[in-house]
Amino acid sequence: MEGKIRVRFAPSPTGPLHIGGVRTALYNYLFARQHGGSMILRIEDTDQTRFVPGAEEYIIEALTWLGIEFDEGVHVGGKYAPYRQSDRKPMYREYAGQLINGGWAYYAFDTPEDLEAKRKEYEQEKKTFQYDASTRDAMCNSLTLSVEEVQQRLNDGMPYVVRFKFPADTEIHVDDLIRGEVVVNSSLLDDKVLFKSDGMPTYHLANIVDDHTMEITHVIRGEEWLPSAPLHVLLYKAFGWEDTMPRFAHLPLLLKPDGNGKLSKRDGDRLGFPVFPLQWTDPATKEISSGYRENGYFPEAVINMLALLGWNPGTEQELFDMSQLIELFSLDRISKSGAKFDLKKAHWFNHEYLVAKSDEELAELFSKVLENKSISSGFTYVAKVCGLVKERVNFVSEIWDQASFFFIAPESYDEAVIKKRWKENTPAIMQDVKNILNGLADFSEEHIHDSLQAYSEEKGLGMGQVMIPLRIALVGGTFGPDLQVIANMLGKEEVIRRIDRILQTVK
RNA sequence: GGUCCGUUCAUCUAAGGGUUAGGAUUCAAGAUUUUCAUUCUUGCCAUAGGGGUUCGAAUCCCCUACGGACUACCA
Repeated sequence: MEGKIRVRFAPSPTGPLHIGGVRTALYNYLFARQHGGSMILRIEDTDQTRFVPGAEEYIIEALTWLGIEFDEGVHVGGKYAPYRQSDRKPMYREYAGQLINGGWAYYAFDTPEDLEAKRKEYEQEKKTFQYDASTRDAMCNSLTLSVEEVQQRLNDGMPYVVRFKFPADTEIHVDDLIRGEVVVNSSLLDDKVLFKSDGMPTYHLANIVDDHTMEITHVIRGEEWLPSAPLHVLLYKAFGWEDTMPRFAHLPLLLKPDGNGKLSKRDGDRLGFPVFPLQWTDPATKEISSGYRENGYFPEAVINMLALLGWNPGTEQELFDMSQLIELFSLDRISKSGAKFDLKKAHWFNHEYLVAKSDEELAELFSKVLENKSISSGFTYVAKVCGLVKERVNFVSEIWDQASFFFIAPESYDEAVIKKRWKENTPAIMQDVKNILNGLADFSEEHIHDSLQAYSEEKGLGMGQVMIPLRIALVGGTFGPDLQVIANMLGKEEVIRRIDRILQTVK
């Protein structure tokens, strides 16, 4: 590929970064890294009314957590600074003027009320009003007003916007790396506002100007931008920047798991999975939205899952770390259709990453769970417990559900199991078991097993009649790892205590 | 309503004219586990519909249906 690849991730700080946005960032990152290019974070905050405090910090923190790094951006600087559009404000007016001078744009003085009235008027006739070549002559703008009138209004400081003057009836070709060539007729497009009356550019102007001045080579963004891509292409032409126009790649959308439609903020907590990387508290309403991180997902699992939602390497491999993704990623293997989020598969991914961690790593994480429960235990012991139960959980927090009996005696016994397994002769058997275990000098797994086996053979009992009640006594139910291992780890004293307890509790 | 994009198992997807349409997740069954889980094996399940083109179509073309995005002085 010619020249150095430069891509950007350009979110708006209007709230927490949505998981679809994270995927867009990831694909940009993978593409940049693979080509030895640069990854840029640009903040598109041209809409002052939608600015949400903390959103920018949130975006940075979330991407950092996931291991998506930037070479340039608001938080790391760079030679194309500033990277926040509000900080670039002065330059846009000049570019808008350039378009007006070139006959590609014009001043429009219509007030929001004027436009609203126009829309209503059209609606009554079952038509849709569109500010374009067919209607602009009937509106209040620098194409209908005399040069003097326009100058007068500008001198008087009357509010105005700058609109793009879409040429009538020409075909605009957008060459998309994922979708191929998309052709749209210009008469279908409206004269988009490029520069707002508050002195700020709209997305369209700022985006093109910034991508050009920052020498962006590839624009990888969501499919929701496809309809406005023709405008962007024409804007490059209007500025005379066709030669350096970036290549476009419009990503398929992430859909709701149930029904249809774009994944939205509300879906997450409704369906029991996060739509945000990190937990977010809305500064205005104090409403809390859950995040992957807080829900116990590993960042590498989230990355892996997201990478495969809309892309695959064409092989049957499904587990990838970031460096493998960088190596294998390619835009032409991105699918065209939207992907639904699959909660079960997300769990599976996390499970795979959890199992792959060492017992010590898990112990490190699980220790925090224990701390919250005010339980202290030796690190080696905790690590051993983690190793024993990790195959059966998806999240670190679930280790507790599977292993609490390693730390505290069962507070109650599974009623259904008791009913089914606690027979009339069980108390007598348990009494014997207690005596046998109590008499063991060597409380190793082998000795525990051998002595109990010898006992059951001598009494002509099935092992189940001995082991299951013992398990209930130690664990509280019929689940958990190998019983000899549990008994050995608990130690003789604790085992005896738990047998006594169940003998007293269950009759 | 209009424009654009899309459509392979329930879900993520593979198969770039020739395969019994493959894998993964889920679900189900069996084996193993004296418990539960794991693990292993097996099974269920798909080319939206209709027309073409072709010896041959999931793949190319057209129509229909369905879904989505966009249609703001929001991004």
